[in-house]
Amino acid sequence: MSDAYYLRLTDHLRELLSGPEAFEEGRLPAERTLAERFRTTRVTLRQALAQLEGEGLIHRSNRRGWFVSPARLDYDPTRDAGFNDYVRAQGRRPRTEVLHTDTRPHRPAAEALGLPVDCSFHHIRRRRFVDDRAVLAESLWVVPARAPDLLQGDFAANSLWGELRSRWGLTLAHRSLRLYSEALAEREAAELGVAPGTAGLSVRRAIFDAQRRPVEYDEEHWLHDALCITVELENKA
Amino acid sequence: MSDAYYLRLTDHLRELLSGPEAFEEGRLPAERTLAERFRTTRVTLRQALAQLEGEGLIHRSNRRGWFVSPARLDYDPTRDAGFNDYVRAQGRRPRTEVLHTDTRPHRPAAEALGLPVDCSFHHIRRRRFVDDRAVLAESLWVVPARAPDLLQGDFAANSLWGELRSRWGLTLAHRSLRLYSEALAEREAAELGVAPGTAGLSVRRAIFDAQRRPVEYDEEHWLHDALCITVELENKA
DNA sequence: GTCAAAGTCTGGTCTATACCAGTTTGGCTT
DNA sequence: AAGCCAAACTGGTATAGACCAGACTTTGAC
Repeated sequence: MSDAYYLRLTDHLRELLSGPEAFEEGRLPAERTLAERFRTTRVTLRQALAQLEGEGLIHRSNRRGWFVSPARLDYDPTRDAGFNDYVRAQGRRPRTEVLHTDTRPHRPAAEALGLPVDCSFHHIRRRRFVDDRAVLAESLWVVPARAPDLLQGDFAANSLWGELRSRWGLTLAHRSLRLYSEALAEREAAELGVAPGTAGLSVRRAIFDAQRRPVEYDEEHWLHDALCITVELENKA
Repeated sequence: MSDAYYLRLTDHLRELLSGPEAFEEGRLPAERTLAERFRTTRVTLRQALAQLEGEGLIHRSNRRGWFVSPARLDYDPTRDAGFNDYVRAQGRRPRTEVLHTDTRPHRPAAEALGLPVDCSFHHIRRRRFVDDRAVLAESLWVVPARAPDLLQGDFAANSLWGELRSRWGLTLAHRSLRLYSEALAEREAAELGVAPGTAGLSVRRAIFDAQRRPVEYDEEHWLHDALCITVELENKA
């Protein structure tokens, strides 16, 4: 326990959250109610809430309220398991919405895959849910030569990587990952129903096949408290 | 550009930061000065600063001021390269301080390595700097049977993994990583000279040798804006 | 019964001000 | 010249209040 009032408030709320009752329905009372109950101002109370948000214990839905965060999803970005599979494997309910598809050049994808900046990609933009909470906004750019009529498929139900393997016989051999914390931009924030600037985690992947030909580039934007990256490795130098 | 004033302020400051002049010496003017210059209050100004902090563009040193953040350090936690090596390879200046060593049981280490909870480890606590900014607080727990007189070495200058290999002939074969965003606890915050609750990234590693015997468990706490995780992978299922 | 409008709830943004607590500085003492 | 101490400076915490904007609920007209 610390000296600053908002830190003691944070500790207090943390206890309530971990207690048996927690808050009904996983929803916290309104800020004004909590501020009054703890005899402080909304400003100070919000400092405590922001603290807990940073710890990943609670989150907010834009102008709707504060909610208790569920356990983080374990996610291994080095594996090809489909989102639906590993979410279900953890006893959670996955859902995917395709927001947009087109075929256009995209500079970051081209650069990451070592292609000329003006070459086109099949682009899929989608939003993914765990237990009805939107936790991930992502874009995929696939090299058309590798998967010509990709955009006719059903990207929501099927694993994209499963499709690439079964329909075009692609083996995903080499991949390059970049991963860092970010503040969600307006677009991603809107898609995930959170305030712009909310803390997020960005995962970018460039994938090549067994002949080292570029296959795909993708960019994921996760809510920071929604996941725990796990990786299992054998025998690497 | 957005509607809220603090967001326009954020955009404005972001431009200044990316501009040719930036701020002299990488230090921002005092909050009171900036608030006056932009004709607003410290509260609103701090909202804008917090936004930029979340983006990793600026950071603060506890009660000293705001500073322009340097480029993120590329870091591959799946490789055994020593901190000193890869920091220097990126043209930066590494430094390490050993804060504490002892030999004690540690439950999380025992659990991660699959050992009885009461078994002891050689424990090293240290703090690491990039260009004189403390960016990482870490603890290592090494199984004594693997490296009996470990604590006599010089952990600051040498790579721990190099030591394990050269002095005890260990091959680090299997490793298990967990990685997630966190709010820095009081201890880590104090060691890194930031306010408690500052956004961080936690990396935990359990490492086993070729015979699958447990070797080491470690826990790293990074400032969130100090690093970019990069991983290169070949041929994984 | 449907649906749209009005009202009420929520968090989001903002002003103005005050005092606290470490850090740094600079001048004074020795 | 070295060391110490006080003042000045920094961000950190807190109060009290106001209004805005989107989400939700209720009501009432059709």
